[in-house]
Amino acid sequence: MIDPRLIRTDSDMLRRAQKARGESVELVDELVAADEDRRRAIAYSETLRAQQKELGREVAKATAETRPGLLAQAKELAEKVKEAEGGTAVIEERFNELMLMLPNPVFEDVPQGGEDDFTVLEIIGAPRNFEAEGFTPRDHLELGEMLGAIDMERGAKVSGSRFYFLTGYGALLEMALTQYAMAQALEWGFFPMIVPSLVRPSAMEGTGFLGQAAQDVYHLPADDLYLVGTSEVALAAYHSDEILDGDALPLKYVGYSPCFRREAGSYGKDTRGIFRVHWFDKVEFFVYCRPEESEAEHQKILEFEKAFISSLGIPYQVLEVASGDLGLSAARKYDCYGWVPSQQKYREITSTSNCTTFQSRRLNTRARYDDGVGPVATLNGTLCAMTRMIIMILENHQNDDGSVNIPGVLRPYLGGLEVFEPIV
RNA sequence: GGCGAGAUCGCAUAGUGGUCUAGUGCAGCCGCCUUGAAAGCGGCCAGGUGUAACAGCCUCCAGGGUUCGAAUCCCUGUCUCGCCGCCA
Repeated sequence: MIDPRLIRTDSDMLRRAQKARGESVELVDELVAADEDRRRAIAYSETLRAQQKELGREVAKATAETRPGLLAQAKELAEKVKEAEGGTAVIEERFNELMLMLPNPVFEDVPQGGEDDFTVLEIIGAPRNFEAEGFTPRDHLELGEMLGAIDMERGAKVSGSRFYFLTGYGALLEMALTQYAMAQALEWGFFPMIVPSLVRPSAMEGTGFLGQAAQDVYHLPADDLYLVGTSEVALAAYHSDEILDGDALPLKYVGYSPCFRREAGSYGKDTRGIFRVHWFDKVEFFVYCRPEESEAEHQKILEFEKAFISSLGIPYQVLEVASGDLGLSAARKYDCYGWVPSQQKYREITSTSNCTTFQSRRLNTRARYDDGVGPVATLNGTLCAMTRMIIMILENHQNDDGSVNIPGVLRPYLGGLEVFEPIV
């Protein structure tokens, strides 16, 4: 949710932001009208309520003679109050519904356009020239099968399409990545958390995942719980309904959890291997900070992501995502796309969003500053999405015989092992 | 899963239909006093909405209900605690 005051004070900015996303401008017009209705209704209800309170005091003090008359009056007024408040409730609900639909206004300097209109900010590392090395690179699934690291067939047998088992080296690699990622984050000053992956509707709503992304979310109707698609949900809701200490900001968390995605509407897309799956594990950054510091914090998260990817020897690009491709909650988003030799393409491995005060308003998280209680900004960013990183490592560090060299930084977490050797 | 008890402005508590505009203690903040500190004394000390600033209004876990009027009575939900059952 954005600051409701903006509806009155800066509706033009909101209209521009809606246009930038390619979303309806009418929503803003509706909101402006709904806000006026709401304010009028509230003022009327308040007046009546004040009258009722006053009359109540008189009833309490009344004598036996004056009491019946006052009671009759009070009864009549109570009717009116009830009616007015009923009306106000309906109007307010309408306003809130509209507010929840309104996305976070995009920063004005975000590149305009849709999915393909991103800006490439940087290209880091160079893809290997396999041709010069004299062999055609295998894709991650073929390598994974040779190494006995990935078992898709049994994943499908047990859980269905887009499920997998990580076996042997695969399981070890994920655990090594997890430990390495956590160790790095700790060194960078983040506070480690293992978070629930089942959450209440309010957590899902507050982080903005029940809007346009709702069809991608698993829901357990018997318990009215949602399976999170990212630990961001739990980390954002962690401080819901709290007033944080402004001096303690920024709060920097790194969370670990499984992530679940229905991937509805992506049938036939990335069906091979573990690139797009219904479940994976992820280490995620989450930062609470002062709104005016959010842009600087966003840059820091991006730098940490880059350092992590670089340390694993993956060639990659840094993109700024265009306005039309931002999620409901993001005002700006940077993605890192790693090189996939078998596809001869860069594919997404990390993503970091500045949600400014969008999530914190919905989740009622604020901070106490020197000049009073005020809003906080939230930011999130991928440190290591396991399946994606496993793909990057297998494909980029493969050898002609199907073996895979283990990046130096991971070796301490694999008992010093330097190469995964094929088992078949 | 069963039974019972509870949820009040940082913490601890009072409050069982109108005087609650929610009291008190502790902690915290400001001032006086003091060489300094403690003690003592005086003041401040929840959030929201709203306003130029006041005022007003809302919030006693949440949502409904009863009533002219609810922190207080009733219903539902959530969470916490205790006991029993089950369990990694």
